[in-house]
Amino acid sequence: MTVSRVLRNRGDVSAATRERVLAAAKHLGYVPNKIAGALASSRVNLVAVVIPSLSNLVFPEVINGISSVLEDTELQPVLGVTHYRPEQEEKVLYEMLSWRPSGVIIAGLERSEASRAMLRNSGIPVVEIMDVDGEAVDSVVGISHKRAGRMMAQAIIDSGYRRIGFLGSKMPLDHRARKRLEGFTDALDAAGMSLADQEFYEGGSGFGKGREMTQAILERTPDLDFLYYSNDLNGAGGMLYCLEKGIDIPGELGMAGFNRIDLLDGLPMQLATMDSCRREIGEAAARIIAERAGADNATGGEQVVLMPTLTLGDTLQRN
Amino acid sequence: MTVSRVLRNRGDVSAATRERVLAAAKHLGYVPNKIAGALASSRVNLVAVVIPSLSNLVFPEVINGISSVLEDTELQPVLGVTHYRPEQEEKVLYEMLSWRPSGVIIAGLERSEASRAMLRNSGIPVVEIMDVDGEAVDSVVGISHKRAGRMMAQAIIDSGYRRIGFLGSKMPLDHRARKRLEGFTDALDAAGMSLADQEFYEGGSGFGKGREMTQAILERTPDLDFLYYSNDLNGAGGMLYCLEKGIDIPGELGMAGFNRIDLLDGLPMQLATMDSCRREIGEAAARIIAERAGADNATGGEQVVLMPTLTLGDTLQRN
DNA sequence: TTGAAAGCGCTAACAA
DNA sequence: TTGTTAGCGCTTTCAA
Repeated sequence: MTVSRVLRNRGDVSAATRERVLAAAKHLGYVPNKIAGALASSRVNLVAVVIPSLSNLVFPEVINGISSVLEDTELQPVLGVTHYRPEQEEKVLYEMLSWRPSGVIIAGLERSEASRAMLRNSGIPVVEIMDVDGEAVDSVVGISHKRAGRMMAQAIIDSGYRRIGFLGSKMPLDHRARKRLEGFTDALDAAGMSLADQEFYEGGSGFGKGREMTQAILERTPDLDFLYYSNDLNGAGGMLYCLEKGIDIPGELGMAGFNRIDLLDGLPMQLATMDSCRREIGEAAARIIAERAGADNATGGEQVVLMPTLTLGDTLQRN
Repeated sequence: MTVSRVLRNRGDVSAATRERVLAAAKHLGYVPNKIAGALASSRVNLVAVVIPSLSNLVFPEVINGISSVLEDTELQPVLGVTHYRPEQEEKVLYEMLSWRPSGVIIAGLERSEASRAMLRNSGIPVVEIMDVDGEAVDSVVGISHKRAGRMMAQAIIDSGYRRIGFLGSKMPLDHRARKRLEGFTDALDAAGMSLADQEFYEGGSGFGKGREMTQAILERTPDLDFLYYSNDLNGAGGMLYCLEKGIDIPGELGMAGFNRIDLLDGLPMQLATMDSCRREIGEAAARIIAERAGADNATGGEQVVLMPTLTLGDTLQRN
């Protein structure tokens, strides 16, 4: 009836009636029931956001990007966390899709066939984010982690380092870290080189973890001249360790991380790193959903490949 | 009809029919429509989570706690971000309540009368988190920031420091930071002391910011013997700055922060700090919602006051 | 154990 | 410009 029209400011309603309705609504403390509205209109202003973890600094930043864009729209993010487990992803996705959201933003490209089928059949915009090395269901926004690994390897080689060690997490399901390492070793291969040593860890990253790993790898292989960390936080810990040991950085030993964590600016030296464009990824993904939710032409299949920028900092510039 | 019974495994259904329905559902790739279900049953498995920011490390940790508890239930968090703006909070709350969620978890106790009214009238469990110094609408889980400020002041005084400077953000709407400062100065007052200097900043915190502020306050008031930071990240930056300047910590100058950021473990010295129990707060809040969502007895009004623990670290132990 | 029927509170289409 | 009506896809109640 008219009330509905007023509250959605749609259609033609006289100013007088409008006022009367608004007054009554306020007076009664009326809050519309979106469930009924959504059922009737089959429009839901929710966007499903599915990510592997909240412990890793990276994902809050992506969400930040998403939510900053969605704030200017009618849309609202709903969060699902998978803990890097494909079965959990399936479950979360099923739950979320049963709300018939306006779109799905989901991290990564690797998932079970069941999850992929759900996404395909959902009939709503799907944006897979963070990674572009693989087959997307619909749209995709991210960086190429393989390329990021290759770029870093090239920069290291170009600086004249030869005995390179890798320090990363052993999570087999973190496909992006795996791809970076692949790209990295590919580039070493191409230059006729290979990794001199590797060190893996479990659990969360941090300065402490970086210190331990660095100590371990340097004791095992003292002649390394470069350490490539899968993660800035660990890299920074390693850097602090080496500085204390009086190791000459970047002359004797160079180092680099990944992710360009802003809060690290202000450490004694700036760690070489590569920006993973997290905020931009979130923003671009949200923008795709927002646009497609407005106009209901079924475009789809957008591809946004962002270019990570390399920061040499103070720890990668030997020659 | 029967299908509905099978899919919710309710009521008595023969095994044979059950099988038949399940098979058909799988075959058709059927995903139930929760909107219709929610409308019919007036039960919604969503929990509204309203926080001021995602940039501050603290909130992802709270969400982590919430989501870890909700994972074992039917419930799912929906996120709303207010950017510390009361009007934005009102808007977000209105949006969320119109989905008739199973509960609301919302940061802080200070809010507009309109927001408070919405929460009161919503008829669902409301848990206000992080802070306990004030009047709650329903349940509350958090720490006393006033008390935290007092405790820290006492520890500093007991260690023999006398010329104390405070370094904090100038956000007038961060009530918790304000309360900590109040508690802090109250305790100084009680000891016949007062702050020797203060330095405020805007924007995000980080090592760089901590360095700048520390330099500024020490140049203005060189005889300070203690720096109290509203935030560990800034404190750590200040510590790095002082270490480089060759200042003797904690002899010549003591320092302390707030929040106990884990990833900082591994810095050259451990900053004195106080745990804000973020994860526990998230968990406890989610547990309250989960319990009340199950049993629909309207208990309510729970109060969970957690005790922050003081870590002296290496920067607060003069005598 | 199963089926039938009446809503849940809105929106959308149409009529007045 | 306003009122009326028929669903949206489930759950719930009641009858078979």
